Amino acid sequence: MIKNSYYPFFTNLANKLKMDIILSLRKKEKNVTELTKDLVVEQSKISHALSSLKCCNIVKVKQLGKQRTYYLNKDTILKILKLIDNHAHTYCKSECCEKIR
Amino acid sequence: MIKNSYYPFFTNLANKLKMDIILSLRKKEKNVTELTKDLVVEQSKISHALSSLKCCNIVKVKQLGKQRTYYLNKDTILKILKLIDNHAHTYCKSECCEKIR
DNA sequence: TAATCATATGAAGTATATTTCATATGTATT
DNA sequence: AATACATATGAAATATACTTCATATGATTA
Repeated sequence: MIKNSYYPFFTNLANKLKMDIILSLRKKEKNVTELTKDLVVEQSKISHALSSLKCCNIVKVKQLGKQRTYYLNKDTILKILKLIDNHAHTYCKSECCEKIR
Repeated sequence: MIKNSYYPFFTNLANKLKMDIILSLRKKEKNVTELTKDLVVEQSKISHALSSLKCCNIVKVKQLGKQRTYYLNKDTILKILKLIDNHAHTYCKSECCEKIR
């Protein structure tokens, strides 16, 4: 069902920066400036990343004056991360996963 | 906490062929030849894809003579796919997700 | 044990996604 | 209304992942 909806969703998660953003927003919602400082990453990178995360409704925004505060759509993501944590804990002992192709 | 284990895992899922393999194995375990016929894809592509899926323990293998039968490690994957299905059903109405970057 | 079948693998070529940089847009402040 | 601040966006450059093709390996059969 909706097979192709998997692809863009996972493409979003298969990215170090986007995952860092997700993990950062998991603690607390943040605006773009705060994210750039928190992750020490250039602003446009953050904006580009947020843009695709927002596409898939992984994050949402609210505008407050000139700032835009991004926050996690926790519904889906937190459950997925927990599943992966369990998986990794059980199955990913080796360094094999480092060199995916 | 194992942050980087997310990355290779999702990289595996962010791929049409690998997802097709997963969905095919969801129905029934198969050897490489069966997968190539089922998905109409060249053998080495299937083997490469299986290799990285196996890395992350998304699939497992058992050898039977000269055949190798691959099967899903259903533990994690099926739950994740179900979460994504729910997510997609609720949040992915638009064609926005098609043009990720 | 030579031949065949099933699968794996390396490396170059190609496709796709990310980064970078310059600039645009939109909101607030003076 | 001009300036400054916050964020977004386009496009070229770069990095990364995938595909292809030729060949290797390992198991079975004649």
